[in-house]
Amino acid sequence: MRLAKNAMTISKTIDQIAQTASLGLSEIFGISIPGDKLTFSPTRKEFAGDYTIVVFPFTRDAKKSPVQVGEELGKYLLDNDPAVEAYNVVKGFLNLSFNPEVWSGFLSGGLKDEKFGSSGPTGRKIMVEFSSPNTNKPLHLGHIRNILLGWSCSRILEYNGHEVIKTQIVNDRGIHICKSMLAWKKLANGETPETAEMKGDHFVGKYYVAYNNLEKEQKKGLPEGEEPTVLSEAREMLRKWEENDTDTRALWEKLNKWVYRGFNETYNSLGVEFDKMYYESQTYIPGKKYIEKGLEEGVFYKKEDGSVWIDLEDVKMDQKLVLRSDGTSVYMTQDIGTAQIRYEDLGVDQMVYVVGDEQDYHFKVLFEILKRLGAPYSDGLFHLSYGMVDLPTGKMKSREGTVVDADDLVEEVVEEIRKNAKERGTLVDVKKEEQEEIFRRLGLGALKYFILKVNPQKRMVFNPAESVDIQGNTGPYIQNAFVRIQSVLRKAEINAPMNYQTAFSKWEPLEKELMSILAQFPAVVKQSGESLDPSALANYSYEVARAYHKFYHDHSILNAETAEVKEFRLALSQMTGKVLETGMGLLGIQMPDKM
RNA sequence: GGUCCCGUAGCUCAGCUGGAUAGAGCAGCUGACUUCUAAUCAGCAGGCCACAGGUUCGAAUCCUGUCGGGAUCACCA
Repeated sequence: MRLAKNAMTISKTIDQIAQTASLGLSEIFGISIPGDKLTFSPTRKEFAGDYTIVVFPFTRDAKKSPVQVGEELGKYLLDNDPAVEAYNVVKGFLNLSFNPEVWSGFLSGGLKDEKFGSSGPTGRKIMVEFSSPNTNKPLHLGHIRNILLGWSCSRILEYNGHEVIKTQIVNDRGIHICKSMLAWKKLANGETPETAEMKGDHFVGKYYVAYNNLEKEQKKGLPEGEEPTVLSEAREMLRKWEENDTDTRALWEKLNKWVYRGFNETYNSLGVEFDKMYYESQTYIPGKKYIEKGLEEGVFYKKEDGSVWIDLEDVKMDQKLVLRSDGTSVYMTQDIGTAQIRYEDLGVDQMVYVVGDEQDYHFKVLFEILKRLGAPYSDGLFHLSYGMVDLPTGKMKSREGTVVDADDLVEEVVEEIRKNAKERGTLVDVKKEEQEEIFRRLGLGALKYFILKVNPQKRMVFNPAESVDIQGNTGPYIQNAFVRIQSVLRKAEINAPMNYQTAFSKWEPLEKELMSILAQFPAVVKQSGESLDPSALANYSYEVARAYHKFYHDHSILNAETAEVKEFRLALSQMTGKVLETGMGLLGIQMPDKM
């Protein structure tokens, strides 16, 4: 059910006032400024008003002082726009107070709107690629940031009305997996993940480590620059693989299958899934086809040794190799091919690649190449680049064993929460199963929020101790606001969306502040979709929770002064719960009803 | 060396399409539970927004330069 006719969202109210203001500016001062060029910002707490227009920009053309301009425009709005109830001018700031009906309308309309803050279908189809691991070792903390960003962006784009296809490109071929295969063949004696009682990806990772130990061992006795025999064997295996050798292929499939089973467990525990998988083993060859095509069109050129290049120096990039002299693919070849295949498969308008910022240059080049190849989707290519995750002790280094394993991490955060709840003695009257689900939601909530609240672009420090904090700016703090709301609603025996109609308007400052923050939700959803930035939504959710906790602390809901106030507070609480659950849901974080 | 990203409280981060006195959390100190869940709230303390110029009514935010940190510039992925 959509909004009732008379109910408007706050952003529509603002648009309307902007139109009126634009008219006023032209009538009073004869200046023409389109409504969407006016800046409206929520009025700062220390001043009276709901939204503020900055009038400095018009003072020159209006040939009047900022205060005069503010006064005259304010008067005009008061007279001509029913949404404006009062105004005041401080220096060059025109603070507008909305008609209380605007706010009541927001509350009743928002409660009725099943998908508050969402946008209708845009008809755009967007692919989001994330995770994209190698198949030789388990996922780690770095992948978690990637996965959470990809998942969250997908949800946000969907909520903004786009059709989203979540995908990844699995690096399932190459020397790395051959190394695991070789070590398994030499050392395993037929051991499997089942007999070893290990997750498949960890199991294969174990043999990758074993291979590296073997290689290190052999290197010791060798002169500088000479290749250890295991490395030659691994290369030989890769050659056989490329020749489609039956045994090699069978072994490869067996190990990869184990790995995928392991990955899927990790994805499940994180609560993510994909719509479509791509594998490099299937896309690395077709890539060459597009190189041929580009060569014919003169986008690429061939050197004497047969290697194929592109010259991007005119756009301040380098000469880039796109096909080796022996005719085999490089990374770039594959990515060109994969993009084309995906376009043909999915018909997407836009492709978002969630990949670490060490590949910024690679994607700059890739996008330029696709543009020159005339790809119809080339305007919709976006590299969602994110910074590395460091530990308080510095970088994660596999050689030093400081890499944080994804599965261990998830288990640890849940365990921390479990321990904490035991100490507190909460949830004692809740069934074991339900308890576990709550711990899982809280643990993952803490972890996910900790990572997603940081702007993707920035490198971040992952402090394991802080990631399971439950106080302050954390996931559980936000979840706690939701839990409090559910508890109140349960006691009030409200278990369906309220039909809030009362034209009550004597709001306490904290109530007004909360409402004002809630009203910003649609704009925040839109903005974080446009900038592909879940951190904006994360920080906003915290603002909502904080405002609610304050309100909850100072004002009694069930024992409110009058029935009217009580109903308003219940409606306000329900609306808050809705925004919190939706917003956190877009981050991939689930809310518990109790904690 | 070229190019790109980052630099805000002791620590971790917001704020960056220019707007009012730069905000949170953690850590430290102080106070509030016969409760609608204290996993909460209130208070104290903590800042030359790396530095220097510029643009303008106005700069943490935009531009230039310097310094510091990181990434990248493979016939690796």
